[in-house]
Amino acid sequence: MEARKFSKKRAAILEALRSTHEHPSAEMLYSRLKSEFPDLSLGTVYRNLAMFVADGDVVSVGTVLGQERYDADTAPHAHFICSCCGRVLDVCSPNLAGLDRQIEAETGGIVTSRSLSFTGKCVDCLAAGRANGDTA
Amino acid sequence: MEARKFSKKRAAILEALRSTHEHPSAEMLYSRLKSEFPDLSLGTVYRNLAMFVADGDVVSVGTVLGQERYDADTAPHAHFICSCCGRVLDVCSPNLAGLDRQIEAETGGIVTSRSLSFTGKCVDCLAAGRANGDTA
DNA sequence: CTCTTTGCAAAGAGTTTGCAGGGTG
DNA sequence: CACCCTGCAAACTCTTTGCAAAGAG
Repeated sequence: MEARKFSKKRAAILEALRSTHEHPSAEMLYSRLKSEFPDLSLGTVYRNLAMFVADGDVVSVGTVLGQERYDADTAPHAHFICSCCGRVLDVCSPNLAGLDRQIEAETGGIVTSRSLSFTGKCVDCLAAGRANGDTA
Repeated sequence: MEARKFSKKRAAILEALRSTHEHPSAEMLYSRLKSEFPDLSLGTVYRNLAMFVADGDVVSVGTVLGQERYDADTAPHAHFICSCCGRVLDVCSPNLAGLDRQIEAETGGIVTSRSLSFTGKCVDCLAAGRANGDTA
């Protein structure tokens, strides 16, 4: 197992994750915290994110535009993902946990998490007339 | 735009995708087709998959254990993903397309696709007592 | 003959890991 | 003072891309 010790940087990473609704990637967290912790390393961000996920304190939203995105809000909710700019928004959704049993009966496995997401173009990308993939 | 010409390999890749329920990755398709087309290149598989997705003939199921997985079944359905072995199974789901309008109203964007997936341990990994990440 | 597709190999991008040094309890 | 955590940089994996040759219409 793993005995976990306190770490200032780990606390800061978790706090940064909890105080945003952006569903940041490792890189996003890194650049956000770099000013406060000039000696922060990207590897540390990755390592701590993995711990958070293992501990169930943070959840992965999936890979968006090549980068894995994380969410400290572990309450069930759905996401809207913009395929142009990669923005991830929370949206409300029907309760899906009720389907777990049905899926387990169907597959013979066990369900530990579920994820519902809608992909499309966000309001800003629509207004800017951006095509998929353009971020500029 | 893109004028598309016929290609034996492209047809074979699409056919391989259509005749399986494994939701293969590029690598999986490559190794499956390698015996029939010894000079097949992995780059070609990636290039054709991108075309299929652009043309709407194939859909991405998302990134599972680091590899993007594809599905030629574009009818709406949900997936069960085993976090141990990466297996992806089709499961039935409630109709979600009806939620598109609601999400669009909520976000101001437009929804072009939706995806529902359940993650857990499949029946084989349960029986083998595998932990998450073990594939052996 | 023109334009698309391909193999090959190199380049990219995101993520992981080994190690020596610093932090925590 | 034992063990965890971190910075740094190298290593890895998956995916993309450039180019010259082969294939399709």
